Amino acid sequence: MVATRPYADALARLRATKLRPTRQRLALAKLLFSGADRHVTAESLHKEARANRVRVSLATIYNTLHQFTRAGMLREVIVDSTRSYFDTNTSHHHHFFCEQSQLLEDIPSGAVSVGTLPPPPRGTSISRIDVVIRVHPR
Amino acid sequence: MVATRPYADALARLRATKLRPTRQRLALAKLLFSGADRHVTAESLHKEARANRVRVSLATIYNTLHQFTRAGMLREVIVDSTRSYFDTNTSHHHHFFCEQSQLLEDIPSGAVSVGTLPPPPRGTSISRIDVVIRVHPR
DNA sequence: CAATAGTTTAGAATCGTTCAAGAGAAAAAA
DNA sequence: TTTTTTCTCTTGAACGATTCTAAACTATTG
Ligand SMILES: [Mn+2]
Ligand SMILES: [Mn+2]
Ligand SMILES: [Zn+2]
Ligand SMILES: [Zn+2]
Repeated sequence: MVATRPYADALARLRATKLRPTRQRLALAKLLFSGADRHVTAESLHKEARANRVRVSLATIYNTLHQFTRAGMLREVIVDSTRSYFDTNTSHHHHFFCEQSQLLEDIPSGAVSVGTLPPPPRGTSISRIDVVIRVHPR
Repeated sequence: MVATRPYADALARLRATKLRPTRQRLALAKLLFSGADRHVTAESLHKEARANRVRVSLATIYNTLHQFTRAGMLREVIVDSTRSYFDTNTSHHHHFFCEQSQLLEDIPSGAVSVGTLPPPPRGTSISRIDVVIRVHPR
């Protein structure tokens, strides 16, 4: 049985922000948060919306992805210098990234331990540590 | 005293590849490898070339960065989903990346230890592990 | 309901990067 | 050296992902 809770949570958070629960946002939230955690690009989500007869412009897809990210419902993952990926799993974790399939796979935070860190550059503090393990078909 | 060896090494490697030592490639190699290790973007290198009265088209900058990368003289660093960075330090190491200044800073490989790794996705093997520590001005 | 503020949309614009084709330069052959 | 071949460089167009614009639309408020 697939989690339906995350979607309810997402709706609650939608309400908690100043974002109006519009037809488009609700439909996209449903697609994004009704099942297991996932990684999407603007284009992949747009395709999926169309496949589910949800009519949304690409501009709205971008707007929504950024708004959900600001609201803490999504997190951006940087693994490709030409495309942005968004992750429904906002907890601290890392990724496998297959350069060939362009697919991301989660690595639970506990499965990677980053040891002794050098101090960050003068005047800065750490906002986040990303570990990306690039893989290729054997 | 700034290292002049890396430049000589780069020239040697240029020769070792099938890349002809053209005026443009020599000039760019000199800019890239005459001093300490550094991180450049196509645009930043283009600006630097112009500032040094090296006339090179942007297309050649891109071609050269990719050719040097294929030749193992540079390595691409992925920290930004809109721009490509190239690193003259091709040894295994990690990075601090300041989202504000868009500047990279090296972290010696030894300064970070990545612990227990989960097995890569079925049918794939690890090609590289990247640790990016994002920082922001305090 | 009317007024207001926020949202969506199509299409144009932008930006980094790549492509295409012809002119130019280096290497190999003669 | 000259000729021929191969590779390289350049300009400008093309591209793909993303953002912007301004007008139409919708949710919220009073
Ligand atoms: Mn973005
Ligand atoms: Mn590239
Ligand atoms: Zn993830
Ligand atoms: Zn580096």
